[in-house]
Amino acid sequence: VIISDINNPFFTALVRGIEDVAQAAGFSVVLCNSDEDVKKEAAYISAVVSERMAGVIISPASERSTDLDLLLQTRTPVVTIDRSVRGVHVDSVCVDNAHGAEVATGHLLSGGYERVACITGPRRATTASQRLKGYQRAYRGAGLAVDPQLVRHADFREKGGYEAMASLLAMPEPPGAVFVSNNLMTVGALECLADMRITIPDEVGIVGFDDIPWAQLIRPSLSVVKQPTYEVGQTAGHLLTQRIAQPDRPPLTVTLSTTLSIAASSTPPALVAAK
Amino acid sequence: VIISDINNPFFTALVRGIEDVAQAAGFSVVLCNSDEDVKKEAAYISAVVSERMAGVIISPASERSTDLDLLLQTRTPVVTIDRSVRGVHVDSVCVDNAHGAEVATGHLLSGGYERVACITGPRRATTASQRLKGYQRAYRGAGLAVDPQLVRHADFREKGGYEAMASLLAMPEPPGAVFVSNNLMTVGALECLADMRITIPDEVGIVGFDDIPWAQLIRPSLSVVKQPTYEVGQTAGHLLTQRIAQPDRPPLTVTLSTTLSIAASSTPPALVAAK
DNA sequence: TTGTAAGCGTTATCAC
DNA sequence: GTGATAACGCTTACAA
Repeated sequence: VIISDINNPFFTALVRGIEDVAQAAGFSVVLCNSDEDVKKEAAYISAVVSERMAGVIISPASERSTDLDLLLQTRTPVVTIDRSVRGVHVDSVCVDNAHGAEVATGHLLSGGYERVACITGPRRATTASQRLKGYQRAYRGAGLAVDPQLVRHADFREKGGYEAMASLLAMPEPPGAVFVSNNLMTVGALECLADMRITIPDEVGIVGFDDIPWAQLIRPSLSVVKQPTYEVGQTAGHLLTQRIAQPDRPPLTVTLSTTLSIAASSTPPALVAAK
Repeated sequence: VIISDINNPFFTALVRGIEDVAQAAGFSVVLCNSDEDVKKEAAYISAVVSERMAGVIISPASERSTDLDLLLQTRTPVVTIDRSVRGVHVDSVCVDNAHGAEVATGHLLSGGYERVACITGPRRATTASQRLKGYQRAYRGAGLAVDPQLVRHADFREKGGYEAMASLLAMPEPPGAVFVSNNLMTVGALECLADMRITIPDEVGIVGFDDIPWAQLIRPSLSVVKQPTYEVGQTAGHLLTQRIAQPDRPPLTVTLSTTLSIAASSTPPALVAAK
């Protein structure tokens, strides 16, 4: 398994799903961390080939620069997870990123928030662009125009979320709410808001994408787009074991559903009372 | 690298330290998750040997049942990390577990808390017994007798911490404070206290061992024994690359220092005022 | 027509 | 300073 960030609990939870399926099928699971770096990723891909691994599940660091050719040439079974790679047709497990982002953004817009911003990931990651697309779709659905100044591309890490939030707050007209497209950046954004003494959800509303471990301990409670993380891992494990058994079966793309979990961070008492 | 719990951010942070050193030395790092299970661990150890890995860094699932003989026989370089194995003399990196636990417990006792309990890990893990030893030492240092009923052995996981806390609270004379010997169990204990509507630090004080990611977002802020996690990983990486270069150098044991970080969860306003 | 997917070329960045 | 390559935007092709 080649994942793009070992410090992200989303990816380690995925691994648990993969492990449980793979070990039941008699395989051992080894994990490599590409750290969102295509060079490290390429080194691990060639290691997978030279070590003659039975198959690989990968969350590609880049939709364009991740090179799976070596795996395809050696007929090494591959499943992409969480993200996909342009132009290659292999087994793939994703979630409905655009839809989840659209629902989350629509929830903020219909809750009365104005100037809803978006902090998304690097352009090279399909999840970042799909979630941005959903954000834009929600604006259009509400009959509003997207202000490109309200969109930030950060690096899917805590620090990136913090800095993007700080840059949004420094605007002449800061946003009234923000949709953050991954869990670590949501943590960073929350830390920035806390440092700036901005109250959630009154002054700024926030919805994240993907759950945060021990979110129950965070106050105010956090609204998030929940992913079926463990099931995504299980599904990838099943697809890979099937592919190993039947190398010539046509590739499948499985898309699992997200759900919006509404909590305190996106339901402003002031705005509710004003209605 | 064979770690005992991939869902514990402590171990994934360790891995980052290992990776940075190993990759600078030209090695690739692959990770296996033993899941605190000696059978899975044994399978990964034999995989390390049959794949002819250059060396292995392992956090042993058990001080007695973890079997490193296969590695020693094949002269595979080994470094144990976080924990050690009885009777085997290999390179090892640990922290001053007993001392950290003693300082944490002493802090609770001297803060005026009575009946300070301890939630520690499974007996098979050296970290669990060393931290329990430090807890007991703090009691003796304060001239008090340890009540064995206040000690719980759980499984180093969130759920185990929750259940241990619940069982402590169900006692006729529940504890006034608790020292929890790992981060995930601390999260579980905090969740239990929140569910029971018990206020921290007034009704119950709490100190954890090892940091929790995004602890800043948790209210009240959490007192913890901080470990130099990344440095532990780096040190293990250095020991392993040195061992690979000089296979006959005598084994080293490196012990790094912990520090107590005092926050709101262990400083009761009521007790302070009463002084 | 609109949205999605692929191909190409320019810019920017990093390593040597 | 120079070469390699990743990032990104634009354009085109195809499909709903």
